[in-house]
Amino acid sequence: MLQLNPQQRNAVTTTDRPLLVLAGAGSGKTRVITEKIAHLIEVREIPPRAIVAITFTNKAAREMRERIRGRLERNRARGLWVSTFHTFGLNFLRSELQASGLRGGFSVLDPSDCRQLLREITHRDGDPADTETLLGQISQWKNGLLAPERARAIATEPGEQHAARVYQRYEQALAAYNAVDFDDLIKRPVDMLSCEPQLRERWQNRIRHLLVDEYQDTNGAQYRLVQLLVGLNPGLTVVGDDDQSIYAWRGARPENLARLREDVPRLEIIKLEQNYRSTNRILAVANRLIANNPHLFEKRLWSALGEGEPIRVIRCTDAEAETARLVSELMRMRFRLRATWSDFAVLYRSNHQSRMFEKLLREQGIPYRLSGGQSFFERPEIRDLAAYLRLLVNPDDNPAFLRVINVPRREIGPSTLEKLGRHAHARGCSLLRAASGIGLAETLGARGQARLSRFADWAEEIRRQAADEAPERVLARLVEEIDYESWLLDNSPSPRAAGRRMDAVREFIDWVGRVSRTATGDSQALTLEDVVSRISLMDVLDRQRENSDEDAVQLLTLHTAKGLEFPHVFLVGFEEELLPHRVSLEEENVEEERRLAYVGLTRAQKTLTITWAAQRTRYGETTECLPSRFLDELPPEHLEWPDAKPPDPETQQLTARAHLAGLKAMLKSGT
DNA sequence: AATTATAACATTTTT
DNA sequence: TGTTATAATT
Repeated sequence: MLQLNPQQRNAVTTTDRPLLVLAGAGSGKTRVITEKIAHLIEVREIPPRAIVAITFTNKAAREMRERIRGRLERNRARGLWVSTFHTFGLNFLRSELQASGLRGGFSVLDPSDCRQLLREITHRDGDPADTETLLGQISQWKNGLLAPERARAIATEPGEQHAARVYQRYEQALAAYNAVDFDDLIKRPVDMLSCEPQLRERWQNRIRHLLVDEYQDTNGAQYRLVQLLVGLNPGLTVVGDDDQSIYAWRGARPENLARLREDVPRLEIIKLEQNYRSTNRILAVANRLIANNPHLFEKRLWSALGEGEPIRVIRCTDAEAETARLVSELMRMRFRLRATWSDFAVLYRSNHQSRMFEKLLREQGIPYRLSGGQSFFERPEIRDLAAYLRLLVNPDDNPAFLRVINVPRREIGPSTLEKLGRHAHARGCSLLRAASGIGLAETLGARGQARLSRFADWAEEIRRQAADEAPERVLARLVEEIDYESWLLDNSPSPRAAGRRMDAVREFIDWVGRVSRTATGDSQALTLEDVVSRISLMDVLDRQRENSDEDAVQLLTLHTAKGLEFPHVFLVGFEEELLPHRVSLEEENVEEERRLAYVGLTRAQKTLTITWAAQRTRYGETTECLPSRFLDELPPEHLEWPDAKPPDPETQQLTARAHLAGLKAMLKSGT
């Protein structure tokens, strides 16, 4: 509390009215939230179970939990809710099961399950509509809290009409499977709270303080959820920064910050403008860039950390030269500044840009860590086993059934499954239940019937045993019984690959054990049901941290870099059509790209290096590239061209031409 | 049923 | 240029 600046302290101690904290990059917003929670518990003596803190990522939630735990005396935080929006929604649904209309053990389908489901729905139609577009459209409707019937009523174009019909069938399928998707974890609680005053009252009484981080990333449904949970309660704290809104394309609505001003009476607004992260030169550059965007709120970051080094801008002839230059700079700077590898981060716009860097870093023996890529829970072997667990908890989960029915081979072919599907549909039950039922023999033939019922009986047996066993044991035995190791050996390109996949399986078993033993909050050991729901939400727990100790250069996309900071940052590929990305240019979304650049610049603590390539091979074709228009928006007095390449007239002319071309494209597509 | 040929495609991605 | 999904073939 002593080390807080006046604005921060003000934010912490304002507890009698709703509060909006506009927290610039690096202004210590996480500290404000954790200090405020500590203040609420210690000084105001609010019981922890009446405080809910919401973040967007599991990682952020984990960090916050740890910081609070370190800040408070032992057990003072017991009962405190710190979770993501989605985990909160999940817990809400599970504790209000009756009102939710779901049955116990309901499944949470991840996006790839949903995609699969949509494919099935549309394929039978013969309508070759783009699954990805449908997925996006449905998600948009859900985030706008529109039920399928309403969507159908509103839809005008034939394409929309079709999408709305698909939406309706998709919802029917989810209901039949006793399943929800990610968006439902927000939408359903909102629907419930809006419709049932008693329920609403109960929750509003229960939650006395709600704190929301990264508020600019909330979508319509999340905004509504916050409102319904808070009601007229003064205990609301939201923290955000409209300049760091980079998820608008996913439905985030940064204007939710401004909207609060109109919707919440007596709202107090506090700005955090002192930056504790970067040098003033870095901030000057970032401030100037973002000044080109319209603003919901004006703010100006400053820092007490001194002037710092000029920002270096390096022109490279092509992508290879850029890679080589980066690696040589890394080695030079590490030596000269006595830095460690982990002091460096390489930031880029899109994932594929990491390739070349990876290759060269590997060759040079420089350790690196790559963000993104395939996550643990997306690996096929983990998804297989997770599907088994889901089916144990929820026998109506047809997607899970279909995933595991022939893993390992059970000789149940597509035609048998087709018949089973029809039978299940006629009886109005799930595939697994239909498989165990009688009366299939006529339509199916005796062999198919026997195989199906053997599987169903086996599943039922495992399910019975799972009731009084630790989740870890259940999974371990399952892996044994289906002889998953042999299956992996048969279905992997090499024994080595099979070994790696089996390692992942063992790690998964360990993970299940760790998760179920970790008593979160005031609960005891977790049940299989708890564990299964955590898998879908990719609640990775302490997996991540093990890696972060190692000394490695970080390769990150600009999106994943948000919220992080590094002493030395390289921002690569600073080019037209790459940083203001081509698609964004076509969609006239330059502002979000500028915010993306802003996020990149403000990750740097001490030094910042921007590189761009004059030539790049794209999809096998070599094209000329121009420096990003954002480069022209940076104050030249803080920039340095180490290769004695100040903005030569030729380049500037080219840039100007590019802008003209962009303008023309905008005019063409817009009006 | 499994393997191979072909064509289409190609941002960002917290949950 | 690489990947990925579908089609075509064995």
